[in-house]
Amino acid sequence: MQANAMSTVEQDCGTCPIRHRAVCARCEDDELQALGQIKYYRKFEAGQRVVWSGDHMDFVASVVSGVATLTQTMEDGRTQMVGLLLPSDFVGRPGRATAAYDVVATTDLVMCCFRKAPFEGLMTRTPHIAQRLLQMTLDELDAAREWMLVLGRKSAREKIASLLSIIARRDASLHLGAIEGVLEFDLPLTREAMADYLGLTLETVSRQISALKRDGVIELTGKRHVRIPDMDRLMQEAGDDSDGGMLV
Amino acid sequence: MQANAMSTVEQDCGTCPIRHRAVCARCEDDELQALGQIKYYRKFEAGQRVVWSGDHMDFVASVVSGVATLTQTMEDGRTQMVGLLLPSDFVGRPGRATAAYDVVATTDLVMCCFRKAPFEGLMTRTPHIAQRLLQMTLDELDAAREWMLVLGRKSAREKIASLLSIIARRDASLHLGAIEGVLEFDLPLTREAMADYLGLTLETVSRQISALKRDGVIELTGKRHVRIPDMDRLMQEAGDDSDGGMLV
DNA sequence: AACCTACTTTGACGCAGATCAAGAAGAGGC
DNA sequence: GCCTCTTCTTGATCTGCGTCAAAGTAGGTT
Repeated sequence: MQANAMSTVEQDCGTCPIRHRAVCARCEDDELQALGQIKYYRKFEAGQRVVWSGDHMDFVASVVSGVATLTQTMEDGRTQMVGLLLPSDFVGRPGRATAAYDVVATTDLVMCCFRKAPFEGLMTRTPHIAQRLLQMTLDELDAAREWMLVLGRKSAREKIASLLSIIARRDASLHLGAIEGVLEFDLPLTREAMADYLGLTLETVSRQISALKRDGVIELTGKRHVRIPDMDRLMQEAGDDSDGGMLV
Repeated sequence: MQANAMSTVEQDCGTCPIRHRAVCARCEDDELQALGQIKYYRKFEAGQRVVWSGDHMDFVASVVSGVATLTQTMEDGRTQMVGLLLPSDFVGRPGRATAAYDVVATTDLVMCCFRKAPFEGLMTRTPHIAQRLLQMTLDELDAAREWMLVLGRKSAREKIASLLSIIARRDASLHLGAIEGVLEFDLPLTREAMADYLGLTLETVSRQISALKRDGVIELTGKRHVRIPDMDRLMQEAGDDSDGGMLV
């Protein structure tokens, strides 16, 4: 059940799509080579579990492609997603033996894994890795705190709008196309996964998406493809007004 | 209004109460001396604002004593606390010019500040500082994620119990007294601040505290002094069962 | 084409927590 | 002592979202 559909792929750092954004972003050639000796790729199918909370972790990893979720579960089954792992995001924690969260692939997923012990050794010797990891961790902390505001103070409609605007923005930064006007993307999450991210039920998620559609804030094609005719409008719905135009 | 009651105090690292837990914890004597040249102390009174979100930050700092809060505010006034800063916690972010959050002292507060530019320089030259900061940031990220579960999925009663058990635990780790049985402490927060932390209204906070008192989970002396007769019971109310005894 | 399974939408209803409102309890200050 | 200001408690009522239930839709399999 765990990793039966796992397979191995080969890839070179030179052509790696996350070369300049991942934990290795600042590495020189020789540092990259050292990393190369302890790295291996793993591939997961959509829906597969990558890590079980509490499991012993003997690796850390970067997401190369695909989307994974980081979730926490209470004994009675309530779950809360605490992170969305996108390409270049880092998984695992140096200096800790067991996983604190479940990691699940929500799309097909490729990860670039490093054996933990040698990675930790490399980290103390290679400031470029530790520096980059610190920067990424600080960014994640900011993201987590922004999400605390969403969870604690926003209405269901604002929560949905917040999630959509986050996905839209990161999608725009990848495709870097047409940032002026219309945005378009596929939702990488089911309604249930969105509910787990937003601290809602899947029924409420569905209702609010229908409402945003009815009000013309978003357009849906099928159940997963979303078009944002007016990004400012969406941001307004999210409560992140960012006051439209800055000047003029 | 901002820093008019600020004053300066002197202190030596050798007798510093947070010497072994703050960002300088791993520093050698010479590194400590380098830090000493860019450090200065600042003192704030309860209720004073330390930093305004959006302000230019020319320092980073450690909390030496007292409690401060990190809060985020929406344009319409809704606020969410995103962090509780206790002694040894770090404030500010290397590599960023402006503050992302409001910082407010909730008790009298002493901070050990470092001028930002030289601190950043020191960080690249002194792995011990960067390593410790990474570790502390990872811990904070874990705490933020645990809080996301509280905000997203717990009931009002569970939220209050969660907050009380966190405060009780950190208080026990300071006074390191009588961890076996009864715990006792003063709440460093008003009902309103608790509400901001928990994503509730102050009325709900008050009601739930009354309910926990009525049910014998906590005992109150005055409005702020709390006694926990049975920590396991409190943890159960928080939903963090942690199944009582591990063994035996 | 018929059927299955996973995912999604929609409706009816109830409740936890928000909102509105009024006091009560301290803590200073004079 | 009395007054004021802040903080806290408690009550009455309202409402957004959860819960329970049922039906619709798309993809995959036989």
